[in-house]
Amino acid sequence: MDVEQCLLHSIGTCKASGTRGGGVGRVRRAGVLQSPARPRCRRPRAMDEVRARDRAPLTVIVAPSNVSPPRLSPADLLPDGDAAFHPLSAVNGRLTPPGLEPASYATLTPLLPLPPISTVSDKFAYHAGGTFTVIQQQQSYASLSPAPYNEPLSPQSAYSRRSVSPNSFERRSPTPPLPSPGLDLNAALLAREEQQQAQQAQQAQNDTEEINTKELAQRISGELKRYSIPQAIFAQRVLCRSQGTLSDLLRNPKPWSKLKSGRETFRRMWKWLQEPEFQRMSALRLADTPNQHQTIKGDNVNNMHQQSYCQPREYQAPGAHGHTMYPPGPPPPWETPYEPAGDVSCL
DNA sequence: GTTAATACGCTC
DNA sequence: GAGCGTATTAAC
Repeated sequence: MDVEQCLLHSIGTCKASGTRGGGVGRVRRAGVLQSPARPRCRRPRAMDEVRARDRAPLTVIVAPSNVSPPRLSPADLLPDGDAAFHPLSAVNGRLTPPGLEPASYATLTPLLPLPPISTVSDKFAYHAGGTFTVIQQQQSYASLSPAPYNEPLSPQSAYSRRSVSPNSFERRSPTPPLPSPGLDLNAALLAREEQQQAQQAQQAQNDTEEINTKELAQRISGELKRYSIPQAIFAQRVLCRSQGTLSDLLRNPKPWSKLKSGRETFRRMWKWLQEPEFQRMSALRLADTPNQHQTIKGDNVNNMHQQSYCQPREYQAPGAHGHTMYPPGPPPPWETPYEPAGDVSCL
C-alpha cells in the first residue's frame, strides 16, 4: 500500500499485501469516550520514511579499547564453577564463554556463599542426564549461535550479572566439586573481591556506553523468529512492555542518542541477548502456568529454575480481550512454573 | 485462532 | 515530546 492508495482508501479498510493491521478507531478507553471508529490505513510510506529516518541508527558502538591478553585468576579454579561452566576465552582480561558477549557469567560473580552440594544437586535432578545436559546446552548455544554473537554489540552487559540467589543455579557448576585440599582460599576470596570491583566498574561503564539500537533490534527480531517466541511473550516477560511497543521498537528503533527513559527497554533487550540460551528461555516463563500449545524451537529447559526479568504479569494475547485460554497440551518452555528470583522487576 | 503491525491517546 | 498501552487490523 503506497501513499496514493492509502489516501484513496482513507475511508474504508485499507488492505495491502505485506502490511498488517492498524488501529481502526477508538471506543472507550480509560473511561473517556474516544473518537469514533474511522477506518485508517497504515502510515503512508512517506511518513514511514520520515519516521525511519528520524529513527535511523546513528549510534556508534563503543568498544572497549584496551583489550588485554587472556589471563586466569584464582577464581577460575574455584569450585563454584563460573569458570568451569563454560569453555573459556578471555576478553578484556576476563573470562568469557565462547560465542557470548564479553563479561558474561564467567565474570564478576558476587561474593556469596556456596550453596550446599545437595541443593545444587537437587537443582539438576530435574534433568535426565543432569550435568551433561546443561553443559551441552551451553556448548550448543555457542556453536549454533549466529555469527553476530561473536561480534561485540556493546555495551558489555552488567545486566547479565545478577546476584546469585539461593534459588538460582545457572551460574553454578552443574556438579560443583569439593574444594581441593590445596586450594588457596585466600586467593579465591581475593579473586572474588576483584570480580566485585570489576563488576562495579563494568556497571559504571555500561551506564555511559551506547547500544546500537538498530542492530540490537535486528538481533532480537531474529532470535524471536528463531525460537518462535511471540513478541507479546518477549515484550511482557523480558521487557515489561506491551507487544505493540516491542513491535514499534523493533521496527523503528530510535538512535541511542535520541532515547531517554526508553534506553532501559533496549538495555533489557541487550541483557536478554547476552544470556545463555537456557537462561533466555527461563526468563520467558511465568509463575502462573496456563495451558498452552506453543513451543520454542530447540529449547529444552523445562523445569529449570530461572530468573524473571519482570514481575510476572498475566499474559493476554493481542486481540484477545480477556484471558487467553490455551488448549490442553504441553506448555511452552517460557510458561513452565518457576521460582521468581525477584531481583529484577518492572520499573 | 494467533501473531505482528499500526494508529492513536494517555501519562509523565 | 518521549515512551508506552490499547485497540484494531491484516496476514498467516
